[in-house]
Amino acid sequence: MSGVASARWVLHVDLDQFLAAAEMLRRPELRGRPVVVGGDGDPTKRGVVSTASYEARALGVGSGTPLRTAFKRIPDATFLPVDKEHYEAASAEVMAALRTVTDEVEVLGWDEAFLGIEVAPTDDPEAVAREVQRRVLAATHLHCSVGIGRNRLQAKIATSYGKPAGVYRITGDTWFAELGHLPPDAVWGIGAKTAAKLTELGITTVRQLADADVDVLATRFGPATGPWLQRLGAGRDGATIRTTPYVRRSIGHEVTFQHDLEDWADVVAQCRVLAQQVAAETRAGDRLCLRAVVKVRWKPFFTETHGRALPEPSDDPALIEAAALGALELFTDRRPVRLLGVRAELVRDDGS
DNA sequence: TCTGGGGTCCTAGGACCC
DNA sequence: TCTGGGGTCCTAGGACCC
Repeated sequence: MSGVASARWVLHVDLDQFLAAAEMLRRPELRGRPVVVGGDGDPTKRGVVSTASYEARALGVGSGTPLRTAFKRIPDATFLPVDKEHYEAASAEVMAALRTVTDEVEVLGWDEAFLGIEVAPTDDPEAVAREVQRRVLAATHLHCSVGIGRNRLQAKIATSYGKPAGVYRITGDTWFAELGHLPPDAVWGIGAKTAAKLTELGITTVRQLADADVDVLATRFGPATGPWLQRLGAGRDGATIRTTPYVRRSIGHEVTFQHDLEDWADVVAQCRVLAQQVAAETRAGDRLCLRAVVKVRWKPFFTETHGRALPEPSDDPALIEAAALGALELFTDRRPVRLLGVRAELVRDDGS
């Protein structure tokens, strides 16, 4: 507003060991102990770790570790079920605290958010970051780490350097010094599969990705994804912070059975249950379903999906269930079923 | 004793139309 | 008899993230 230009920064806020920390809030005796949150809390069942406390991570258990493996590694850890409502409530308090700093908040799940801030020339973004940490801690007794960047990508990656409870800054000036020598999957948005394909092209570092020929990338990865990968390598993320309220594109439920379903009649019955659940939430959310998509994971971990459009956009449970059962009929295999899922694709604002 | 559940976005290929 | 392109819509699935 004044004649002196302020600088624009992006902060990425990430709660430290969020699910475990949220459990410690109501069970202080767990502090300092290995705590593993995942599944229904029974580490002898199928499932994976959602969040492990730092003490558990030091013993070789992290997000995505099978619960049974975690139990083998740390038999005396405290295993807790995922308590969605509890974390949603804690998350809402965190996000409210962030909104006392700025209205420009983009929420990414329970425990992360981007903040867009303008910083006066006399101040620095680290001061704002520490103020964010102070307000979150005061409001919720939870610690967070804050990454600072000129865009979301830089800020997001900076956070990992600041953990736990720290502040770290990455800009275009330091991007290559920090990341240039690392493999491409060190960058947010690039996973193992893409990294393997990049290796086939002779690209094994972030620096090489930034220097890569965009046309070569477009040929290999597609007209949108190719150029996007190059921008990621260069630390440029054009996406601005999205402050518009989140609108779901789909509502789904899936279940991994403790014992694979051998009888197809059981699969049909489970499909009905999931479809009714999804339909109820579609109606409760005052949305209309366009298509029902059914996912089957067969015995040994091979996944297939089929979908069926509804005769017309609808929230009628009977129509949604019929579409799901119709989609289920498109599966011709009859192997044991490990997982079954039903997802409703919803009509968007623009009608598509 | 392998490998959850909730999502989003993009691409490829076939159908169909002009 | 042989043979176009371009555009759009729909579906399946890949890839990634929290």
